[in-house]
Amino acid sequence: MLTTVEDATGAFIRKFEQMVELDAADIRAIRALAFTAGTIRSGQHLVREGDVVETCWLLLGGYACRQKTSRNGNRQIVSFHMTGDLLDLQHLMLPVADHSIQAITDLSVACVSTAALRALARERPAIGEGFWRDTLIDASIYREWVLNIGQRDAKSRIAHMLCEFAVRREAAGLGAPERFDLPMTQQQIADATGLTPVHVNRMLQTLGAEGVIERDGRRVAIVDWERMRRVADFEPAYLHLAA
Amino acid sequence: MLTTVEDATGAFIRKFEQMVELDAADIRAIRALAFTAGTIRSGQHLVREGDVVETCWLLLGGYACRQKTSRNGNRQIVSFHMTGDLLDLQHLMLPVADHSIQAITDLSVACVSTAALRALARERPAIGEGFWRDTLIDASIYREWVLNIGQRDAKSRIAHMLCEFAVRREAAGLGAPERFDLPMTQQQIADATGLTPVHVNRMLQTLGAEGVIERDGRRVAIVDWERMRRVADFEPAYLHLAA
DNA sequence: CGTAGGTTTGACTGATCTCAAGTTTGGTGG
DNA sequence: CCACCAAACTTGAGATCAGTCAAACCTACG
Repeated sequence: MLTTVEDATGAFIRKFEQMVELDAADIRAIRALAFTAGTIRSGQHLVREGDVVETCWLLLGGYACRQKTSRNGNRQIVSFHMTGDLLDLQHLMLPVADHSIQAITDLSVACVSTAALRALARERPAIGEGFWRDTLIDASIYREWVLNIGQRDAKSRIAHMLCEFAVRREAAGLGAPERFDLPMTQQQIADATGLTPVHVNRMLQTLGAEGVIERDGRRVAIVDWERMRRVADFEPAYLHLAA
Repeated sequence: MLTTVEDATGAFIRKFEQMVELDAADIRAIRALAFTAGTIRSGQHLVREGDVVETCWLLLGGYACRQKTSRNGNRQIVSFHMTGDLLDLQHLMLPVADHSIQAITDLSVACVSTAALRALARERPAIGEGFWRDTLIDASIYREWVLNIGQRDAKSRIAHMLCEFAVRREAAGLGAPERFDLPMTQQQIADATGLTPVHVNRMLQTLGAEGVIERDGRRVAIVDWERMRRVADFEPAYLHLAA
């Protein structure tokens, strides 16, 4: 896993070069950022609902999720995050967190003050636009999740979540989408799809029995991508991956 | 209903003054925008999924919704919009629409090119930050909807939607939150909450029978706001209304 | 090995959906 | 002003997908 400040700077630059045109001055400004590298244990919270957030986490390795809790204690995971994701850009403009961020595996992270990023966004408009664009893609993904949870049945919902995970994983440079290790438990899949873990388990078995996926522990192989896409009703346009 | 370009400019300035500090130059730049005023009939689409969007709609009167459609034709409404809302800010950075926008009542609107707003955001950083902040609040609302649809039962879901509508309506200066006319049909409430219209109808009756709301046609009165808030599990922090 | 967390299974329950038939409402043209 | 029509709302009965509860089985790790 990456753990140094140089790694953080490099990851940051790579991410935003895919999204907007950076000139030499932009890159110099990013290199000047004061990152602090560190690690976080699985299960720990990076942000808690209600916190006033003054630092921004860059994920260098591992998986995290955003979640909200209803009064009666039910947890809803609203997104998963992976290597390269900037977790707190919205807190540059909305300092009070309306959700928590939790590590679902051990994490390698870098940390930088929101004030520094806010200043960077003002001074280097290309970077500011990159930040905005990044949060707009998050919003597009939330819209798709609303559709997924609101309209699709349990099997499609889970299949859709797996497709999204596979495609984003690939886009983040973490390997081919046909075969991968799931970092999340079935309980977490349930919390992300609005189902119970028992039902997630049964639906995963169904997807296996139908020959769409193969499973071995947490390892998942999408055997028939075209059929998987149909079962999931998955159209990746909402991820806005093509710049 | 407001219908002139001056109205549009005024509405725009009022909205962003609540959100960020605008100086005289900012306000001059907004006044220089080339708005076109117009009206839209209920049911018409302002944007369709897949469109390349080059104009931005400002809602001066009436109600609209954002929606996405699953392969089998099910519609999910992902947000409602009302007077003062800027409907297409995300298209400044993501030109291809990943969702549709439809009028749910007759609308009075103003229209301005996304290129002009993009230039404005670059030249006047305070306005750019206002745009960003606005879209971040949208994203926060989507997160709450994911929680609402994923974790709450039918009665709470509908109650939550009504609370949000009431509070946003008040914040938009459209009147007190205790009594209002719903612009949407029960079918549209169903599409927004991931329920069937039949079940929405029954739950509205239940809320009425329990004495939490009173209904007369589309007119709704929240009789007991405290109890309503509890039933809905409604915590307005996610609306980020306090600047 | 022992233990805790994660996964799997079975039997039963229930919230929400489906289908189908009224009933009411609001707008329109005569 | 009334009659008509379409859309919206309401009601009932029966079906089903997903939830609940409880137990057993893995498996990774100390």
